[in-house]
This record gives sequence, C-alpha cells and structure tokens, in this order.
Amino acid sequence: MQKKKAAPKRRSGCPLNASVEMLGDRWSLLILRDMMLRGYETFNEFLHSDEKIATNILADRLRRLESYGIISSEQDPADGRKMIYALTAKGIDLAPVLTEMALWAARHEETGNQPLVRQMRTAKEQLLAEVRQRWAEKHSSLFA
Amino acid sequence: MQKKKAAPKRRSGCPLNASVEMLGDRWSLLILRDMMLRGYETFNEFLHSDEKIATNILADRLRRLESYGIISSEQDPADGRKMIYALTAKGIDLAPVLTEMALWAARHEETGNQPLVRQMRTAKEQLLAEVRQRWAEKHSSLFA
DNA sequence: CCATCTCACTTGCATATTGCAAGTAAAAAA
DNA sequence: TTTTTTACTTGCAATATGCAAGTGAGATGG
Repeated sequence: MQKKKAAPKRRSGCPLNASVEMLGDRWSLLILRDMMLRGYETFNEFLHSDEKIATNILADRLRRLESYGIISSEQDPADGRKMIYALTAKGIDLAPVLTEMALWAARHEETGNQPLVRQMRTAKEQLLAEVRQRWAEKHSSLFA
Repeated sequence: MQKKKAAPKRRSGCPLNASVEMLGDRWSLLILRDMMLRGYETFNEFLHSDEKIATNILADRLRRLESYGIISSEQDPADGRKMIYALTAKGIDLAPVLTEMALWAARHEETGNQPLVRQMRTAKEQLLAEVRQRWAEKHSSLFA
C-alpha cells in the first residue's frame, strides 16, 4: 500500500474544501476541459484556447495539476521538444464536475450554445460514458 | 422581460468558463456549501466555518455572489444588525456541482469521512432532492 | 552542417488579489 | 447608559496574476 506524498495541510477536512484548494482558481478547470473534451495534450494547444492563458500561469498550473496527480506528463517520443500531458484516472473522474458546472452556467447565463451543451442536457450519462471511453482508449482515434 | 445587468465581458463564451469566472476562487463554493448543507445565513456563521475566511474577503464574496444572482440578502426583521443571506434558485441549482466536487475529493483524497459523504455516495439523487426540498421550505424546520 | 524555427518554458516587472489586524457605526442587550 | 454584538471597512504586507520579452534544447530546410 502506497502512501500519499505528505499533503501540506489543508484548511479543513471537508472534501469540498479539498477540491477547492486543488481546483479553485481561474484556469485549472479550463485546462482540464481542453484535455477532456478537446483532446488537447501539448503546451501550445492549451496556450491557444479561447481564454488566452499566459505562458507562466499555464506552466504553473500544469505543474500543480501534476503534483496533485490529476494529470501526467511525458516527453513526446516522436518530438523531443514536446511534452504530452494526459489525464490520470483521478483527472478523468472530474468529468461529472465539469459537466455539472457547464450545465449550470448554460442554464443560468447567456453562453455559447454549443452542440456540446445540448448533448450534456439531453444525454449527460451517455456523454460521460463517451468521455471515459475515449480516455480508456488512450485518446487514440476519436479525437480529431 | 427583465434584462441582465450588462455582464462585463467574459474571456470566452464557454459555459464552463462562465462558471469558473463566477465560482473559481478559494472561498465562494465554501460559502455556498455552508448555506446549502449547513443552513448558515449570517455573516458571523460563515465567518466561523472551519476554513477561517477573513472578514474583508467574506464581505467581498457575499457581494459578488449576490451580484451574480446566486444569493440574495435582506435585513433580519427581528434584529436590525443582522443580514440574512439566502440561496436563490440559481444558487440552489449549484447543488449537483458541490456534490460532484465533494464526491470526487472524497474518492481521491484523504478527507474527513463525514456521514454526508456516505450519503452522497449511496444516495446522491435522494440527497439532492432533500437539499432542494429544504430550500423550497425556505429553511424552515429541518435545519438544526 | 548551419541557420532558422518551434516548443516549452523562465524572467522581470507592474498590477491585482489575498490575508491579517485593527477599527467603526448601528443596533441590541444589560 | 454603558457594554456587547453584528456586519462590515481600512490599511498594509504578502502573494498571485498578467504581460512582454527572453532562453535553450530540439527539429527542420537548404
């Protein structure tokens, strides 16, 4: 049985607080969205998302997410410059969180009415199953 | 038909981004947790939660959450000093988000193993129904 | 090879946000 | 009428964010 790497003390033992301490900032969940829904896996791909994250913040968030075990990173064997970032099992388990957050905003705010939102609304569980399936296939064929 | 009060431009049209811009910080979701699950409704109650929020941050977050229409505030008719904060319909709709976030952390981190987590795990939908029910009853009898 | 380009960052610096301690005004309680 | 409670505000130091400009290792083109 393996041990956690000495979590640097939380503000409380509440599980919601743990989530907030790991994900409660303006960028982390967007990076995870890009990985989960768009299949992004490199620094440059994240960098060119709509929200325009700065390079130093992106580097910091990738480091943090990896330190939490939410994503992993490895060098691209085909191109030594590239790092390939991927969701871990812990990361893919955030799919329901992202879905509920997106659905909430879509319901209460005027946001882009993407096909994805419609799919979330009408077939949430099926979408989640697909996301998990794609991940299980190691992002092989279904990402464009 | 009423109009939104001119949202000061988002970074993108993505609904997840909208959620992150409203809730992506280290305190907002904890305040909502206190309202939703613990029935807290005054400044002092939020102030004395486990995570120890500072007074200026709390005042700011309550203002922000109200500006987003997630909570409402009114003076206590029985005590003119007190403000009573309450979830709006938009706020109570965040229940699934909080639930999924708490469940995720409970699954992957060592957190307090509260009875609440067990209830979330075994009967998520039923718990959500209860939360909504309590809210519909305007926090009348079921909060201690 | 060798210059050029790409990629994943880092660095420096201005600005914004957070956190802490102390203070305040209005209302209630003693 | 004095004290206490409540919901804040203010001042300031520490931290985080955002922007622009590097940098160095590795790929690419000639």
